[in-house]
Amino acid sequence: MLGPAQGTIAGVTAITTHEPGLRERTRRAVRSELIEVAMDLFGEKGFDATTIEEVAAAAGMSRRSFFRYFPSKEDVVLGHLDDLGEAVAAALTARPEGEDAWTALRRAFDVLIADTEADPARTLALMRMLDTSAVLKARFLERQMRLQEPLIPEIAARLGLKGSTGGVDPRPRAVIGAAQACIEAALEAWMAADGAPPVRDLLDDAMRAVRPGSL
Amino acid sequence: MLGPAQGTIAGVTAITTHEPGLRERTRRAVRSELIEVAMDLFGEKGFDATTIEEVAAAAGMSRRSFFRYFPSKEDVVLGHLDDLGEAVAAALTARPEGEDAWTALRRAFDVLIADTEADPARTLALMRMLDTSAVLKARFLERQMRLQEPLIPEIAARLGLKGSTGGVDPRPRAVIGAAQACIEAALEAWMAADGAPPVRDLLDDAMRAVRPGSL
DNA sequence: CCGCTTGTGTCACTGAGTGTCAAATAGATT
DNA sequence: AATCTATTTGACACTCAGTGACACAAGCGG
Repeated sequence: MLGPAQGTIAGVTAITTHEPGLRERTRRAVRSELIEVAMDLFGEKGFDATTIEEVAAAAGMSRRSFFRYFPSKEDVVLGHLDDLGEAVAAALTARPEGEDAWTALRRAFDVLIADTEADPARTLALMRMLDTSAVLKARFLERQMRLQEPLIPEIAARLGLKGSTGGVDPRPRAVIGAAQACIEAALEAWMAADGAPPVRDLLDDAMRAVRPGSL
Repeated sequence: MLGPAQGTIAGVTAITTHEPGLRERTRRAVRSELIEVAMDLFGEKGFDATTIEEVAAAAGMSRRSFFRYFPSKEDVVLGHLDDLGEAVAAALTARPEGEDAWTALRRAFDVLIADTEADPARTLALMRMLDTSAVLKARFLERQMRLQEPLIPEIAARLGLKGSTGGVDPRPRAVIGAAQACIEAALEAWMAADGAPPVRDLLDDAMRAVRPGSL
């Protein structure tokens, strides 16, 4: 695992760059395949009613192997969230220095909107799926919650709070959570309207409602 | 079950009033006992590491009977939330007509603060427990989310939105979710400070940070 | 061709949650 | 007090998620 390299050339690139390497590439391919197959089944039978056994079989592998690619059933659906979270965090730090927290968050969320608009059907399917399974929704919310943590220092700075106020200042988390609630509300409304109105507008409405006079 | 009555006098009162009735009272007693025993064990061994078998045994009943009192392990810990949710909803509707949504929510949350202050140790224990178990936290968040729904019409009215805008208007949900994020942030900070500062102040800080100039 | 790393299937196990059924039990009736 | 009846309970069996162990097959470097 931590040996100098696993292949003469591939090994070097794997260490020095972000080049996936063959190993990682096949792994990703299997994961994608698994996600595709699983989402189809979940759509047909419902998330709760579909067993991992069925998903694995449909993907041509054993139940045990499924768990070598995903730690849980929920992760097949929610795996995407972590990437999105990182993207938002990156977008946030990339915002101009003096911009206020609320505006910066709104702009950072543009990457979420872009992701949604890149494949509206997929996001719509995911949202609807969340409404059919309480456990799935629960894990979804918990994951979203965890994504708040890394944003705290950035937001604390934009709120004008000096140094590390640690976890004892509720304000950064409150602001981030509030913004996240706006996303959630916007997507919920978007889903209720079958994806008709632009998410962008719904999010603007939501964030302006929470903080009148902003944006 | 739906027969005219189960006791001459008790039956009448059971139908006409909210009097618990003996049956319901013993049921509640067993539930309380179960909660107490379970919380102790969860505190000692951790939520995830404690099996229902152990909880049931400690309460002197079979595993199967446990599930006749609680639908899941998480419900032992989170059952309290539904009552709290109803109390908040009631407090919200009891607020004066013209009061704006944000202020009304803040005031409605006073019942949560009262509940916390009634037994700080219990709330503190619960909060810490949430941080030790991802599944528990997940279910906690999901339940909290569900409590938003009944508040929507009330908040929609206070936002000055006409009639039933159905689920297509993100604003009521956004405002409620934002307020809830403030509660969450306040409690998190309160826990981080070992329950030292008054929750009331932390919540005020949080809600003012989200909506400057309010309250 | 050999050896090593890695991926896979099989088996076995724990633990949550559910259905079924027979025994116990508590309450009401006579 | 004896009995009838609705409810509660324990016991058993089952499904499904998730994990550990192990033997086997495959890919790749030497």
